[in-house]
Amino acid sequence: MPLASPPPPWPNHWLMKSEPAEVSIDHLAAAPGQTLPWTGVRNYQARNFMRDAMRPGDGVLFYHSSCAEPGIAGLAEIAGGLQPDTTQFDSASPYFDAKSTPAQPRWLQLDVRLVRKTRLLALREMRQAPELASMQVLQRGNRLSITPVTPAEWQAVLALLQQAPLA
DNA sequence: GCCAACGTTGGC
DNA sequence: GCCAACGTTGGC
Repeated sequence: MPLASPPPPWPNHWLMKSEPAEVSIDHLAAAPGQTLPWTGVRNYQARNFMRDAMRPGDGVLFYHSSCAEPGIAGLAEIAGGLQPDTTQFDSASPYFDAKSTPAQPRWLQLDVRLVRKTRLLALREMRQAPELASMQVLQRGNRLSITPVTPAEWQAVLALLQQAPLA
């Protein structure tokens, strides 16, 4: 594994996708301390964000994917807890990775804490907002489960969340 | 369920 | 190192 690069200017903002059938914003709200370990990331680029760039206190847009109403469902924050993803060693887990060992772990997890549940900012609505057009999650072909969010995009999402949903 | 787009794997 | 085949993601 290459050495970690120095941390970027703080704070950062991120969008993290989760399938609500697996982990929804309500699951996060109901968790002890409203905090859950973010496990199951199996993409190197997303892992590297966790390893090199995400820091406690970073803002998170909690996004529901692969569901009837995809979109941003709440705000969260990174709560530390960076460590090897425990599910990679669990042969009963769908996230088991036979090529991973505790001595040489491939995958990482960190803790995500709820800040607040929001109205659903639907993907459809995000696509209609010109100020969000630059968001990585909206780019064609994007599949990354963790993407960086610029301060301007973050502010624009907060502003949209305060408005009534589009009809 | 469909399928476009992407990342990973593995033969060569 | 190339690249075709394959598996996965995720909106629709």
